[in-house]
Amino acid sequence: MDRARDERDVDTLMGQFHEYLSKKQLKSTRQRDVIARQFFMSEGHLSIEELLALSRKENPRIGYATVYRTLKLLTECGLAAMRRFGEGQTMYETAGDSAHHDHLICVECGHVLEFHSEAIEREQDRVARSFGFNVIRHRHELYG
Amino acid sequence: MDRARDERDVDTLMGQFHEYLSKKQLKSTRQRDVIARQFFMSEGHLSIEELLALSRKENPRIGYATVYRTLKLLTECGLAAMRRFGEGQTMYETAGDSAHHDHLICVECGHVLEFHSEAIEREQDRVARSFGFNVIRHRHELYG
DNA sequence: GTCGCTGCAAAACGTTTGCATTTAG
DNA sequence: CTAAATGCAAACGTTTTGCAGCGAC
Repeated sequence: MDRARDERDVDTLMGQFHEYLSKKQLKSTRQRDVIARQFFMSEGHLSIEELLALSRKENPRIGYATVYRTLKLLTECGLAAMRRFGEGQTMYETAGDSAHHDHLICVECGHVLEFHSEAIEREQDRVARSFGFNVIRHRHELYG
Repeated sequence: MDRARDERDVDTLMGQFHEYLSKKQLKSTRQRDVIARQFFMSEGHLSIEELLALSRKENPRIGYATVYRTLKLLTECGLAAMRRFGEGQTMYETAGDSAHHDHLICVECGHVLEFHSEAIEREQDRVARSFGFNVIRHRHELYG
């Protein structure tokens, strides 16, 4: 778990991010690139604090605000997804990941396992459609 | 949606709350009763702020802290469940409810619909067991 | 050169806590 | 009477914002 992501995937994601920025006439900056790249490189769940620490290894002058602002951009363009497990801070993960797994959370040790079930996925789409809903994102967490 | 709950149900829930309090050698107070009763009477999702407002209609001197502390008690004894949808404040709902429905959340207007699917429920139990997990609580939210 | 971005520090927000006072048991 | 609960205000941790200077386009 948390193995480094393939270099090619990171480049693809960076490309999507830049595409979004130019579409919205926003700027590509050194800081945004560092933060986004660090974010894409790490799999699993990342807190703002962790992402700031990683980013500061490459550029120590990066501040909290920029990480928050960049993560907000990534969320807007669908490349990041916010997760708030039980307590504590907000965690983020790449949205591509979240399409492919759900979470099993141990209420005793707080450990988070990932799982995936096609059957659940199909059923949830069916239900959503019956409400005239088009699912773009979901969260499914089991505590036990 | 959000129809008032049956008077009998509220009394049952109040009974369970009092049972928990005496088991833990905690005290039943006017404030706790007002807050718990208001909470049980309202179906759907309630924020701390909303619950405080409701409670203050009966006793204007009730403070934030007491609502937080009471809701924590209700959560501990399994009568309330915390929910953190996308943004904003934490919402609470009666735990009995949360066993029986999941949520469909509109990303545009923020409206929350409830749904229920036996098929998903069965499948999620099956998956959890395959990991040696015993599901005591879950959340399943579709955004679209 | 323009307008958006950064970094900082201050503000805002929801939540928790310390403490003197009140109240249930 | 005792220990727990209350209400207030202050403290807390996280997130957002205002603004002067900087940097991408």
